[in-house]
Amino acid sequence: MNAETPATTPPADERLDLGKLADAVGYVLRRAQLAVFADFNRRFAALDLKPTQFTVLHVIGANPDRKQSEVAAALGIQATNFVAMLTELEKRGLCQRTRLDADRRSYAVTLTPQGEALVAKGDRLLAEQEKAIEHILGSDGRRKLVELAAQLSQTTQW
Amino acid sequence: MNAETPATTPPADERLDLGKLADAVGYVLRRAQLAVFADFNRRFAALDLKPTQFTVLHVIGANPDRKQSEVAAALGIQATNFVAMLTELEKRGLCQRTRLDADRRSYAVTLTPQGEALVAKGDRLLAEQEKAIEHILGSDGRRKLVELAAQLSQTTQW
DNA sequence: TATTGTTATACTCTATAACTATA
DNA sequence: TATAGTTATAGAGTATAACAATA
Repeated sequence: MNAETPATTPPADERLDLGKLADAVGYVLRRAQLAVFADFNRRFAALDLKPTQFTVLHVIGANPDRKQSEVAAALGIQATNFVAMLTELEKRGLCQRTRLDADRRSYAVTLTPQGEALVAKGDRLLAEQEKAIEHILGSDGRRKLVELAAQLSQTTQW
Repeated sequence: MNAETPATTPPADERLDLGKLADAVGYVLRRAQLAVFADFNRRFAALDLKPTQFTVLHVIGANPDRKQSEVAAALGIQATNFVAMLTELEKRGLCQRTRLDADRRSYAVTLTPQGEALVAKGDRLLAEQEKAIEHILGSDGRRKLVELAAQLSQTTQW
């Protein structure tokens, strides 16, 4: 009798109204980021790399022999929390710390050959994710999203 | 002699290269979300509301007398983690649980008058943040960002 | 004295298992 | 048997304080 309420749908189960949140940048950004990270984790599960771990290795690869503190700062990771993180990646044979002669308090960080290989694989998986996102948003949409998000994240003056 | 290296900048301190991360949706989305949340926390500090707490109250206000589990599900919050959260907001006199006669396992959740007042204040602060974002991205840019992020977050098929 | 890397630690967020009362 | 809400708990992620080695 009522075609709009199929038997599979319990009564009084209409979607909730998100109100102004539906148009709030912070809210939609958070939900989108969670969705993208969930997809990332599925894709990178075989490499056993979480988003942050991949970004660390990727940046070390793109900036060999930079100081530990510089890598951490570039990614917005606190120096204190970066220690255990780097140590684990080093234990897995993916990167290496080397004392600097110029300043013997500091370490230069580089990728090992295994690290290079894993980053190369990760880069391919990342490219596949970007392709998947292009499929959803269109090529222009994806580019525009990156542009707008980067613009926001680089803003220091609100 | 070298105008490109001012005295305030230590030598060998060039910005690190983010490589492909600079064009990766997941990475820029995460950085943008953190920036927006940091700004949110500054704006909402006087109300003592964190982003999630505000979204909960806002959705309850927009959907009075819905079940606790429905509110949690709408926001992607696990039922088990939602308990303490709601209890705290209830202790602060901002919302209220009421047993449902129809199903006495469930609670209907509503805002108290204080809760309504606080959400009203929060809504104004939120509008101010959106204005600030418009100032950064432009009106079209902000709208486009919301559209693209929402589209991504609503995608279930990757 | 200041800085790099470190340890210890606490606090928040999120996830899982198991319970209770109702259905 | 299944579901709504709950408790207990464990694991991440993130933050601060204090230290050793070096500058």
